[in-house]
Amino acid sequence: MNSQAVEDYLKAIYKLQSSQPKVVTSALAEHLGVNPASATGMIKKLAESNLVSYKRYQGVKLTPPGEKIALEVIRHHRLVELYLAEALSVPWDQVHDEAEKWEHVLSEDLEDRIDEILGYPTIDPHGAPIPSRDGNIEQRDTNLLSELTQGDSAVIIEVSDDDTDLLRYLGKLQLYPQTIIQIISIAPFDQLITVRISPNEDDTNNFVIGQKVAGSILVSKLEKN
Amino acid sequence: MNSQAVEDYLKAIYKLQSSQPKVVTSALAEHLGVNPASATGMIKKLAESNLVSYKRYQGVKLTPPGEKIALEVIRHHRLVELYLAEALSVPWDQVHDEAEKWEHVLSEDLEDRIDEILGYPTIDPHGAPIPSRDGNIEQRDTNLLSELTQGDSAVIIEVSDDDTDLLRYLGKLQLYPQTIIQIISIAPFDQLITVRISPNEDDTNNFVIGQKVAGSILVSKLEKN
DNA sequence: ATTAAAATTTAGGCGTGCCTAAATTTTAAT
DNA sequence: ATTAAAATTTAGGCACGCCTAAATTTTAAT
Repeated sequence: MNSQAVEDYLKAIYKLQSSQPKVVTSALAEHLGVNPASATGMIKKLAESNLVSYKRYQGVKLTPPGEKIALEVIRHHRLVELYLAEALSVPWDQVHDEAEKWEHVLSEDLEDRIDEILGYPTIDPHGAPIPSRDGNIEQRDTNLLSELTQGDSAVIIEVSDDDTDLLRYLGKLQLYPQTIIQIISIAPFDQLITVRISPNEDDTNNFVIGQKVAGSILVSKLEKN
Repeated sequence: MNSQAVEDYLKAIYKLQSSQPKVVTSALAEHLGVNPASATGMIKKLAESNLVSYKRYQGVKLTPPGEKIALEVIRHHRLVELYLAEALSVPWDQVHDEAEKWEHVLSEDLEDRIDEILGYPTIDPHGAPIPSRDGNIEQRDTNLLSELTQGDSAVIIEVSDDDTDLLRYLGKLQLYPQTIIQIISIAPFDQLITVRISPNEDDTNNFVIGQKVAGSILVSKLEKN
């Protein structure tokens, strides 16, 4: 059976794969908060079960069955996140940590029930797409907010979900998914980005964010007009 | 930290204590579906942590700290059962098994939230009392339905929650908590009990239950009038 | 009181998933 | 091409919670 550890590893590999070409042991270990040697051990086990392909020293990659399980876990996680936020009013900076525990105990029956109650949602509270039951996940054309240039307008698509402090900060700035922003200016050297939430003509509501924050926000550029 | 196994053992000991003076190893092992030798091992561990008192070959008893944890787990379990039934429409014969998993991942915050949403309930879907947050549990004066005699009227207080088939059967017979019943007759030898749901004058709706079923139903006798 | 049966505990082992320390392989700098 | 540093794997161990088989203690029957 898929233990919680196996599910956590597969989910982590999936996430790392989507932002890096190669998933190396150390990155995986760091993401999971375990020792690299422990990750090696689990990787071998996953490879034996044919959930990942693996060559010593060469990093790891999900096989189709491994990816299927990863997507199921991610579906559970994101549905639970949304349910916690909507039905139980859990603040958006806390849903991730709660969901991390609940995702492993959600039966298929209950998943269906929650899916139905939520009206078959497609994105979670942080804007991340919820995989369908058969393992499809929407691919989107996005940029990091940090990649935009002066004058660009964009809509926020997704913010990273696993840093409570960051999420509280974004909440204070009103930087939620679907929010439309405009890049007023980018300062040299430190690349500090002055942002305005649109529609808004008022200079006094501009604010400045750094590269750390801007790099945690996925946006979709809007045509200039 | 309290592992899931520790919580399950404490809960089981609590339940067995409430119906038996002494909790012996074999009963505990059977209740948990583990080998008696495994139970002995865990009992020793619990005794070391001062959660149970224990003398070799003499059975086990919860200490006050052990009972406190047991009641917390039971509170989680019963709140989750009720939440699943009310908010997610899980059939009453299935809530127990689901709650068995969820009870171990419920944070205090979420527990409070659920408690509030449910309106600070005091009984779960099977009629079992929900312990208060500080560990108080209502004591009630009940009999087994199997202890009643011909002509008695009684209200159903609680039914056992862990047998899916039994619960489905009780549901079909409409034998829910709060239901008022009357003992029409008790047949000799097999002690088959003919029951009528009150108020009801119609003989054709009487039905017969056996000792197994009658012994799984707690009732409170009503004054004759 | 003896003794056979039943209950319980001890002894030894297994799988999971983590750790540290040491060995190996890859990498990147010169 | 050599070599030092970094990444990775191997080796050995630990805690948890389960198991079976054997030994011990309690029980209940005679």
